[in-house]
Parts: sequence; C-alpha cells; structure tokens
Amino acid sequence: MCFKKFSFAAQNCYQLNIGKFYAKHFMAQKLTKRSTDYSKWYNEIVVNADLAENSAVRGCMIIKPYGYAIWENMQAQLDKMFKATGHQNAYFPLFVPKSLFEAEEKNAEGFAKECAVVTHYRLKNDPENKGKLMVDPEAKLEEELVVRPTSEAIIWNTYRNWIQSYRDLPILINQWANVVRWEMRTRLFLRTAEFLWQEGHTAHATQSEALEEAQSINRLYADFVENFMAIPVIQGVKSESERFAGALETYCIEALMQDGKALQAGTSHFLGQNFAKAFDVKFATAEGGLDHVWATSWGVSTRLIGALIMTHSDDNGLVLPPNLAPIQVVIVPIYKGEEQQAEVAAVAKTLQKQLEDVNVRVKFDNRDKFKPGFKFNEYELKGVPLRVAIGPKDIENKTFEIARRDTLTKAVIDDQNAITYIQDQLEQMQSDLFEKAKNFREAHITEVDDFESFKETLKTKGGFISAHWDGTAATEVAIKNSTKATIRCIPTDGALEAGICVYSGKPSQQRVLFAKAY
RNA sequence: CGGGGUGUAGCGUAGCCCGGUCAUCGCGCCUGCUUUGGGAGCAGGAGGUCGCAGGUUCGAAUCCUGCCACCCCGACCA
Repeated sequence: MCFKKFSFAAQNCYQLNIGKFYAKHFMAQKLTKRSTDYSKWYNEIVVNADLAENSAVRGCMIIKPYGYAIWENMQAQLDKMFKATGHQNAYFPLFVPKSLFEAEEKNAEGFAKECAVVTHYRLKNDPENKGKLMVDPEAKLEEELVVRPTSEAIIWNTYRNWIQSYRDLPILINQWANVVRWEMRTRLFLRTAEFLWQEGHTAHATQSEALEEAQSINRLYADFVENFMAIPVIQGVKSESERFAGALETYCIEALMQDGKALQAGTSHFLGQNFAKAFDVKFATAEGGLDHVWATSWGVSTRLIGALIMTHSDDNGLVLPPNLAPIQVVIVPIYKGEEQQAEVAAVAKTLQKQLEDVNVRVKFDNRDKFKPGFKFNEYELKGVPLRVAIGPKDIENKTFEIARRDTLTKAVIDDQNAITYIQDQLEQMQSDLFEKAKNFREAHITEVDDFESFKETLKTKGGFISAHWDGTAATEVAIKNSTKATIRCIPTDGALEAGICVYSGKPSQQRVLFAKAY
C-alpha cells in the first residue's frame, strides 16, 4: 500500500485506502496531463478486477461474478458454522409496516434518518408526457412500508406468535438478506446504500443464555474472520454511545486496516428484554410464571470484503487468503504453436485433475487469445494465491514453476512433488497472511498516558491507541470532537489496571482502544 | 442539507477562457499477418444525441439561464 506517492490527490485516494490500484481508480478523473498512463490501469482494475463498480443507483454496488464468488465462499463457511451451533436459516419480508417499525423506540429512532420508505404500489402512463410513467396518486398505501434497515421489528412481531412456552425456546434463526440504509454519504464496500448480510435473531428463556449466545457469536465471528479471512481482530464491547440502538450490550470485533484506521468487522448484540417488551413476546416459564423472552441479534456484511481488500491487498492488486479464494491455483500454459499447446495442455490437465482430486479449487486458463504475461498480471490483480506456469522447459525437465501471490516469489518444483508442495503453500500462505496482518496490528497499538501523546500518535502513526478513559460519554465526545478518534472497543481480554483518564484525569480501571474509524 | 469539483465513444481524456474543418489522443473493441517464459508489434477498421432543456448568434462542446447526475469534504452511520 502506498498513498504518499499520490499526495497531490491525497484526499481522494485516502478515502478508500485499498491500495494504490484502487487509489488510481478514484484518482483517474483528477489526473489530466498524465491520464493516458493511468487509463489502462483504470480499465484493467475496475473492469477486470471484477470486484465491483459503482452502479447508476445511488450509493449501491454491482458485485460482479468474481467478487460474488468471494461472498459465496464467506456465506458457505459462516453457514456451516451457524448450523454447527444449532442455528437455522429463515427468510422474512423486505418491507416493514411503519407501525411495527416504530414499536421499539430506541431502535426506530436510531434508524429513522436512513430509511427508504414505500408509499405507493403502482405507476401509470403520464398523460402530460407521452411514453413516460408517473406514480399513480390513486395508489397510495394506507400505511407506509419501511424497507428494512435491519429486521428486528418484523422478526419480533413474528416471534410473538411462535413463542408461548419455555418449550418453544430457544429460537435460533439466521437470515441471509439485503438491507437498505439511506446513508447521507456512501463508500464503496464499506457503507453502501444497499448491502448484503446475514442477521441472526435469537430468543431465549434466560438472561444468561442470551448473554452467552451474544458472546459466543462474537467469538464465532472472530474465529471466522481470523481463520478464514486471515484478518486479525480485537474482541470487545462497545461503549454506550457506540452501542446498537436498542441493545443493552454490543459485542464487536475490530480490525485494523493498512492505513491505520479501524474497521468494525462484525457485531453481536445482547438486546435484553427490550424487543420482547416492545412486541409483547411472553412465554410461560417452567415454574408456571409469565416472562418476557431475552434476545440477541448479530450480523456481518459485504463490508467484510472491504476489510479483506484493505487488510491484504498491495500495489499489484488483490491478495486473497487461500481459504477464501474462488480460484486457489491457476495454471497458465506457455507454448509456441498448436502442437506445443496440445502437449502442454495434456500435462496441465493431468495436474488440474490431481488437484481437483484433493479438493483444490483450480483453473486451467488455456485461452489462446492472451499471452502468458498478460495472464500473470490478470491473476495477480485478482489475488489468486498460487500460479503454476507450464512450458516446454518444464515438460523437458519434468517441473512446474509455482509462484506465490503474497510474496511474489517463484519456485521450480519437480512434478511428482507438486501436489504436496501446492497444498503446503496454500496452508502456509493462509497463516502467513494472518501473521503479517497481525504483526502490523500489534505494531500499531500504542499505549499512551497523556492527551498530547494521544494526539501526536494519532497524527503521526495512527492505529489503535490504548488509553485510560473515565467511562463517561462526555469525555468520549470531547475526545472525538478534538481528534476524530472514537472508542472502538473495550477489549474483552484487557487486563484491569488502575490509572487516570487520558483526557479528564479522573480515575479509570481499564484501558480502552481508541482509533479513527471507517 | 452546507462547502468544493466534474459531466465529450465501453474506459480515461484534449478542446471551453478567446464561438467558425474540432469533435483530439490513449486504452479497449473488430479484421489480417507476425508473435507467445512477465501486460506483444505492424497495418487497416468500427464506434460519439459533446449530461438534459431552453436562450443568444448567420453559426454553440465552447457564451448565458435553469435542471439533472456523479465525485470529494462535513454533519450521520456498520
């Protein structure tokens, strides 16, 4: 990642901080004199990188097939993990009647400013403008429908009818869905107006069971993000002001991006009985009483793809951890003439078959229209972990040339060792990527004890700042106003340690993590 | 919603101040030949309501008015 080179347009590229190659995309419009040099990059990157491009719809994202394949892999893994912990999938409506939405006051208030609302159900021909359509004023809905910004309201309204007895509990449901939040300002991948996510909504008989659910899901998220996506995270809880609207406690995983800004990668909320009370969800207890159920909700979204890009990518494009990569190994043939192509292809297909047999996702790119050098660059841009090149030399020597995306190193391997080598390298790369990111993060957690160093560190180094905080919202706001840094989380594994608040000087029992965030 | 900026071919752009063979160039695309171990070369070719709507003028990509869209900064937020 290199932003400094682009300081003349720093404000533009700094927005996304997903590598020079994306920076170029956003800068392209600003470059005039040397634009021709960059236009090629622009095409290659935005079109061929195949992650996404801005759509005509405000703040929305078109996820192209390759990017969607990444999301599908994430889905498959999470789904497996949810099911292994007793959760089931279900689907609830996109539209939430306004009256339902209002029921939980804090939640409604929290989302009110970013709701898309459906008011009509029909168009008709515009009599004044031939060939044009207009909203039919006759078709006004009696009650407006809110396009879900999250599904708590409609789900809890449904749960009311599903829950009568403690025997009906717990309900452990997850939904894969799209949601809409009409943000004033959107950012590609990180905050789009419409995004895909999973949202879990659970109902429990006891407080402790619900608390345990919220916590264990947070651990599950950490496990997924660290081991599958190779992104190290810090687990913790949010301060009151950063908490989900309507929650009693918000557990979170926080990641650190290569530019030193923090990114919330997932959240799990302990909702207490707030939603049960708002939607009147009661159950008969084993003891013969009547009680409101205890609730949790939790979610991760396509935002994780943004985290992925900003954690691992470099100036040559994406870098994907092998567990996640739609293509783990690409085989690129090198040849002159049809005869040689056939010869190389035979060897390549054998290797392909062998890799498929050990469940490696492999692609043999035998397109004749592109030269090897072009393909090399293309797959680097796409972040394919390993590339195997096979040419006449290799056939003669019974070897393959195998290149790693993260280190950009090449090795010549004997053909009978290739399968083991590839499997080892995929595993190695997965853990190397995680270690590299983790080392970076560790190097960017700074303990500070006075406000001057706080500001200085934030300005010069960025990253997380571990500091004492007096626990008041007033101090939190004051620090935010003065530095733009917010409390990202109160770490779960943080040791208790007496100290004084970095801002107010009042006593504190624990350090918390501050950072500028996306 | 406030502040700044931009709209010209699929993408990136020149031209606008100073109206008149100006619709420029690069990438991409198509055809042919030669190439193929790190983004190929040459030759030929296709492709544009100059964001939209008015106005000024003999004449508008260029000047004026209005509108629309997008990008960046801020408030908001995952």
